Amino acid sequence: MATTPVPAKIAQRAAKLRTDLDAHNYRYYVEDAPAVSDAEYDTLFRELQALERDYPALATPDSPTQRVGGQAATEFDPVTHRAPMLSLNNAFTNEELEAFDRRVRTALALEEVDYAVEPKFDGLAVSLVYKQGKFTLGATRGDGYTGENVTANLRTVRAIPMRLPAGAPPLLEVRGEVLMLKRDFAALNATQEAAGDKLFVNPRNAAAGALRQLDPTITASRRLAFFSYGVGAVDWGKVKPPATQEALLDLLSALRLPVASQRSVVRRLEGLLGYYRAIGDKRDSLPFQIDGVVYKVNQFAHQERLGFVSRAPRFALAHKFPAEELPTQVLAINVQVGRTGALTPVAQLKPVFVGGVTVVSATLHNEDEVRRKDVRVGDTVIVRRAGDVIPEVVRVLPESRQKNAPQFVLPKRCPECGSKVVRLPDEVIARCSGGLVCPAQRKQALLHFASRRAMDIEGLGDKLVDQLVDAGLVHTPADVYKLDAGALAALDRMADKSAANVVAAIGKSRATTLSRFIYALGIRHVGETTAADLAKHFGTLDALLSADEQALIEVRDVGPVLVQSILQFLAEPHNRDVIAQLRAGGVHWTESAPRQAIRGKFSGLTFVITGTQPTLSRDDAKALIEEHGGKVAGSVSKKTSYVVAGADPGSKLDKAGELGVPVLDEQQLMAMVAHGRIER
DNA sequence: TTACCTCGAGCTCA
DNA sequence: CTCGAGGTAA
Repeated sequence: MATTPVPAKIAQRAAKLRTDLDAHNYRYYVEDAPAVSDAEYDTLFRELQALERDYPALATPDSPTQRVGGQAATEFDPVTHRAPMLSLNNAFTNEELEAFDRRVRTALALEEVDYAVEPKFDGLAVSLVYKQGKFTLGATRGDGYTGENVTANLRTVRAIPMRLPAGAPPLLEVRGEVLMLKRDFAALNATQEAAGDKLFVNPRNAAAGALRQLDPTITASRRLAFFSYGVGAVDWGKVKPPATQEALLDLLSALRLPVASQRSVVRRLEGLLGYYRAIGDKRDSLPFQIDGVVYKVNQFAHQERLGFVSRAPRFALAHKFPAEELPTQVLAINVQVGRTGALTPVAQLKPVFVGGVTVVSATLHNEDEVRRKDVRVGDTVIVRRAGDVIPEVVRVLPESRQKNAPQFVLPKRCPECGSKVVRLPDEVIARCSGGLVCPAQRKQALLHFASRRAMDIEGLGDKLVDQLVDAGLVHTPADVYKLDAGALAALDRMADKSAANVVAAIGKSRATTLSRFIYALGIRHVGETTAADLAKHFGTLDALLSADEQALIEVRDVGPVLVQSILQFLAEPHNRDVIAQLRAGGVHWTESAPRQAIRGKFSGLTFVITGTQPTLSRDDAKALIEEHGGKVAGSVSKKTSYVVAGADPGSKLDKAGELGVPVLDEQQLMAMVAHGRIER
């Protein structure tokens, strides 16, 4: 198809409009100083749209008009991050901050360290991939390794450039935060209210909601902002890699990527504290919500030397503002019964809006905790939503205490089934002794059985489980496989179609794996990992069912507590009966040969590693020992066969001396691997 | 723990 | 239109 030639004047005008629109976006989102009103912006935008409509050749993909393209997706594809998106360690107190600075200085052997500092945005972490300067992929953080592809939605974020200026690195993965400016949030809620739609609770949730839209046009209308704070995988190409965090941010900024203008570089602990205070004072006047500040050791060379601890860098710290605390009233203290029968007191609270959400309940953990805080019904308490998201009762306001409000006592009988409540000596948790007689425990056990990581019965959620148990249709997991569509269809909100779906899901779940099955049984202390270990070790269910203490302890990572728990479960005839019924009900899996018991040189031996070995790292040494059938324990006891000591050994070496446990160095350990046991 | 979005399906009323 | 279930995020 022939395209209409574009007159030079028109092309110039389009180019001008494009630069202007981009500049306005930049002023609005990055410099927080809009130069034109929304209406003026719209006029320019529509003019450009009109030009592009008349001359389609002008409509290049990086034009601001092309941000909303394509149609609604049906789901988000998974994206594996080129470099994992790690989380940061948190600090709430000055002491924790001091400890951070001290650790950094010690590790670097420096008197004072420069830190790049910036606000900690309260939004959603995303990764943007630019290839040859073009925005090609945007993803959510997900679990840090795999996120969701939200490219179409991120294209609508005007603060995110579609194209970087010339001279950008050939591959640049930008890390940053998507958020909603306070003023855009207020405007959004105003329109929502005018339209009679639901209001959003806070900017963060509004941003999260916008990003999860399948239809990018909705995302576009929600006006998201973006700030970058780092990079992931990068191919610098001809660009000279920056040597500091500060230089990196300068570079990003030069590439027209938004960077917080409040960033700075400070020196020593005093500098960190000063910045924390300064930002804290400015907090309310900032255009976006923040929940603290972030400190990063400025020099990349230093960062590399500091390295990582498990999933977080040792060179960075998020210093959070104190959690918001508000008073509210305790309406009641309920007692919940968990899957294992654990009784948990839960405070029902008069709803309070704290830390961005409405809190109506907070766990009080256990009886001792309630006593320690002395929470009573009717009290006014201080509630806080801590950094870990879970609401907590901080303390009681003593003056609020009603006269003769009784102290909380855990009921002697289970509130669900009336069975006796027992609390073993040395344990904080009280439990209902009713076992599976207790409907609450039955429901929880069933829910666990059906859950995604266990038997994965789709559609069997808590409401349905409630109904099934209350109606007496299901007593044990085995009964699930005796259900038919007819029985189900008699329940609320369960017409023919739903019933058929649930029956189909139940049928599908019959084909499973041994490891899922073991996990689904809900044996105490047997989680997913242990279930997998057991399945692998024994290979068949019968082998597990007939295992004795001796056989169980040989399983990797299975200790005495686990052994007792498993034996207790298996000793219960009822449990064996349910297992038999499940198999009779058609639950099946492929069994495998039991794992060859490792008949290595070290089988039956327990090692404890202490200090730094000359060549092997702790993990290497552990792997080496396990490879040969040995076990590695954390502390020395009289059951320890050998202690492997390196440089700077800890107290474990002294303990070995006391107990007369033989001590090896790395060389002797290697010799044992090569030649067998050392004769002593 | 709370909030958000999406989907399928049931419920309700015209 | 409303509900339950499932998923994600902090």
